[in-house]
Amino acid sequence: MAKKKPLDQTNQEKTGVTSYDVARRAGVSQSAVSRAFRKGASVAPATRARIVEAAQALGYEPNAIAQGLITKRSNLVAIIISNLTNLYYPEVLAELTQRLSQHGVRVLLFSLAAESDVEEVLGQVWRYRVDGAIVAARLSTDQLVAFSNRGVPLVLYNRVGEGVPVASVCCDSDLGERALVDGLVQAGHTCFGIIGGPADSYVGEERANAAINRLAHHGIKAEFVRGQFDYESGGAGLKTLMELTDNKLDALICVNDLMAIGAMDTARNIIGKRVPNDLSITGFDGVSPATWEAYQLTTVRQPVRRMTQAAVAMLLERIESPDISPEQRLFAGELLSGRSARLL
Amino acid sequence: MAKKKPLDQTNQEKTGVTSYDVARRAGVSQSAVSRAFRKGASVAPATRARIVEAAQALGYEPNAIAQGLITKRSNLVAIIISNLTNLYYPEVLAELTQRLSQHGVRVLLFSLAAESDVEEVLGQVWRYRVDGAIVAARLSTDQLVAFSNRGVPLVLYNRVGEGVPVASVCCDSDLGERALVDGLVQAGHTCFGIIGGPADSYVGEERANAAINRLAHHGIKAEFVRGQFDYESGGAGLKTLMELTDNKLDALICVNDLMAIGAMDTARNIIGKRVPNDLSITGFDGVSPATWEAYQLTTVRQPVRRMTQAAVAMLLERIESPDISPEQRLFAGELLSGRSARLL
DNA sequence: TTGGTCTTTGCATTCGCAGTCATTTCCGTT
DNA sequence: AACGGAAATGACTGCGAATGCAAAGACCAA
Repeated sequence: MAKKKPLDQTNQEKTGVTSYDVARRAGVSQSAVSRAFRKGASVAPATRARIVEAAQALGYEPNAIAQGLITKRSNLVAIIISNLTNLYYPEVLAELTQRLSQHGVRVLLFSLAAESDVEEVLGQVWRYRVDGAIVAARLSTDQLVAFSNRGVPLVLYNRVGEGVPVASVCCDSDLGERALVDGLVQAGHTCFGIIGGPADSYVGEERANAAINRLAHHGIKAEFVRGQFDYESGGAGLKTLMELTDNKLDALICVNDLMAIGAMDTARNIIGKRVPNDLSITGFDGVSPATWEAYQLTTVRQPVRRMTQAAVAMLLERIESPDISPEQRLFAGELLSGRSARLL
Repeated sequence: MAKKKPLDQTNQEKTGVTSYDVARRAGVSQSAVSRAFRKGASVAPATRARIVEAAQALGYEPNAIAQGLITKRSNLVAIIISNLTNLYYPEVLAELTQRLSQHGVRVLLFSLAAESDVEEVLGQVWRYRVDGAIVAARLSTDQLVAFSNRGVPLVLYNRVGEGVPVASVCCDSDLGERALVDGLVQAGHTCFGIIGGPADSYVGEERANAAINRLAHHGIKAEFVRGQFDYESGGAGLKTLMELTDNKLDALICVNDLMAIGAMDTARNIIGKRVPNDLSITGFDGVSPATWEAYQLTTVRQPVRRMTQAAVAMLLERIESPDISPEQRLFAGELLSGRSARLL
């Protein structure tokens, strides 16, 4: 086992410095090196110092791959996000990544082109033996079950397990849409339109349904069209709704901010409606452009910091103790009363 | 070596199905299983079929960690990005991630709070024995050298190696700013202001210098203030510049779109200037809000798809053949003539 | 049937480190 | 000086898959 490195030339400057190299240089055994790098291990201070010095000189960093193999802890967490270009997720991703880093956990990122590409990605997730996963994409029941079978802790972000109990962190759609709808209704709006998301989007459906239900509670039926969550969909949706309502639309509920912004621009610059005088528009998410002077969108802001914080905490808990039972944490969003809608 | 799994209960449904388990079920050796999963390996078709079937039944996925240990290829690439909230990077990140996925490479994401947190992150990069890295953050010469010493292929995104030759992909700042400056000058603007980035930002400095130099070429000296690349900095910068120029400023060059947008909003809604009649404003990047109706920003759009494509290609090349010499690829941006500036 | 070539297959070893166990060292006590 | 217990250290094994090598089959020609 000592003749494995016949040619120990300038090994220090190249890749592949192992604990054996450090051990030899420090005049100790490989075990000692290993211990020197583990927190509460039994090493004499002097020895540790010698080892650390040797390690530094050689540029040694413990091989996380090998560590992972033996300890069965990769310190990797998979983050699966459907559309990163969504303007809302980058913030979430950055928060999650930084929080996880603080706990010594690295992020393996999977970005899906379509929310339905999950399956192929999962194979990779299993292969890398991640310690856990945070998912903001739609998972089928089978996929959910797969996580549990493989013993990979999972936290869903802004969606709940459909048919299976799973740990999740969400912003309350019902509460949010209720606040918006109630405000709009009380302010006297009568002709409502809703721009939803694509049919395969979880949040899209949930928010749209929340709005529809709350309107029904007031005895109001709204026109409904679907968008793709993007800027263009907002304008297009608005135009369609205007036709459907004989131009009478006076309250537009968009299930995300981006579409609301698109609708505002179209209303003002293309259709020639005044916002909010002729038409009230609301969004959902609270992305940064919503607060820009030009928009001042009335929307529901998701408490991103608290949500990511909760997601990370829940995940880490479950990595430590895999048997913690599922829990849903539902956060109320904050109503941002901007100038895009007349609310009461 | 066979008695290592004394209790083989419902092993199929739990984590930790190994190639030995599959081998036993398929009645072959572990080597055979290994080969069945490698592309051009020597296995009889019938054998492979049996193995694949067994693997499927057990839910076996090769352990990428173990593979990485022995093959010395983790199939991991580190992506280091300074501020993900920058509105421009999410698009880049999504593109990079998806392109890399297509090549069977996984992304280890490192998101920096400040561009100076690189050092701690690098330790982790070394530990995970990534096959390569794409970096959009400022690296010191020592850090650059560290990559090369450790034999980790590196591609810089929108910055070049300072003092050391490194592979990089950039959008040409000189060309871009030149187009903007020339257009503004020829349209008769006389009083110029520039809002740059934080002093520790590479692109910020580069674009600002490009603009300053080009203006100097026309014999014009501009006022200069720094911003933080965010929306607020745009408005604040504009106000400062207005004071500095006795309210005479008629051309504002922002080194990114977000600040330009902030400046536009402030100009119109706070200061009461008409854009572009009283004041021309330009940005840089070509983020999506720049094209929104409300802004129609005059800016330089980075060819993100081509740039990410190039970055990935260069990195993969260097992973295959580590000795390829450094190359800089400089892409010209596309001038978007919006309605935020009078150009000629 | 025999020999030769090519393809399949299994054995044994290895990657780098963690952790178990046995051994040694070091101290404080009596 | 001798002993007991704690602390420090080293030898060794195994995590799960890849691979060189040799053995075994398969197949064809003579």
